[in-house]
Amino acid sequence: MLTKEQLADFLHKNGYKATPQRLAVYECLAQTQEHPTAEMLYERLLPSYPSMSFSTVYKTMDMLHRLNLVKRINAGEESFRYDADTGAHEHICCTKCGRVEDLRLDLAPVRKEAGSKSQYDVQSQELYLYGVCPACKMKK
Amino acid sequence: MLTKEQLADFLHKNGYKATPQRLAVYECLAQTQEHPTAEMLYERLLPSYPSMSFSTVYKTMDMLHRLNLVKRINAGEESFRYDADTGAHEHICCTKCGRVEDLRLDLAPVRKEAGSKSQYDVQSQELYLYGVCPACKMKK
DNA sequence: ATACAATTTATAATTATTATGATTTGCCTT
DNA sequence: AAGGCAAATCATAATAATTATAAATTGTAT
Repeated sequence: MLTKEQLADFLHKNGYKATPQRLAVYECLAQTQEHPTAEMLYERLLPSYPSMSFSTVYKTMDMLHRLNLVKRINAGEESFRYDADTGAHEHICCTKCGRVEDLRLDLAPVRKEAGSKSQYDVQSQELYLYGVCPACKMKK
Repeated sequence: MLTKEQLADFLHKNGYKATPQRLAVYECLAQTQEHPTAEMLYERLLPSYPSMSFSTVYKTMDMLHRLNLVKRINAGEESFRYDADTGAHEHICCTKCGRVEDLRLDLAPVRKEAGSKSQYDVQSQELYLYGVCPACKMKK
């Protein structure tokens, strides 16, 4: 999670320009807990950046992802979501309301089991949990 | 994993017709360990079913999936893969050669941890592991 | 064997994402 | 502080997987 200044520095150090669009896209993502899609980001940015283009959002997300500044979340939905928290963590999705929340789990035992059973060198994993969130449990 | 006859019965009991196309699509999937995409199935079926249409493959997979006769595998690739093994199991993907293999892991502890940390009623989960398969380790 | 609803086929539509190219702009150099 | 240029933005077109549509065909109950 970087400040605007830290992101600008980081971009410069990697040979990229720190454009207002890039800073705004990252800031918008860093401010929310909702794991927005590219479209959600675009819609939120439009009021303050009327010239913002859809392709700028996509290109920016692609760059931030390559630089490991954001996570791509593929929870089996029609489009990707993004997360400015790049630390190791998982996601749980509510099957009623569609929200996606962060979750920190200990997957070391599972990785170990996977490595020994498969004989692969395990490099990473993606775990998505699905269920009913507390709020939706109440509504029922 | 059903035989042709069992699948025909099952389809009839659920109000569907047991067409040669449907039986062939399922049989093709059940015969392989490779977790093919719709396109791979189509290409494999074309020689023996020259009239087979792409949309029949898609519609058949959609129906088999709704009837819980196949699993949809979303390993972050550009298209879905399918698996005729519907029992609880995970998948591990080789980042060098792209192969996808089955893996049976004990996720009960992780589900329990997820439920207590998130307060969700956990219904299901999808876990994808990524690494280098034994064959690709040798090649290096 | 017939009839009819379900299915197949071919094609068009949809949707998320990526590519293209002309215009604009950040930023380095002076 | 201004100029120049590579890089970035914007608008639009292209791509690719999947889904929808509708006419022709076919499985199956009678």
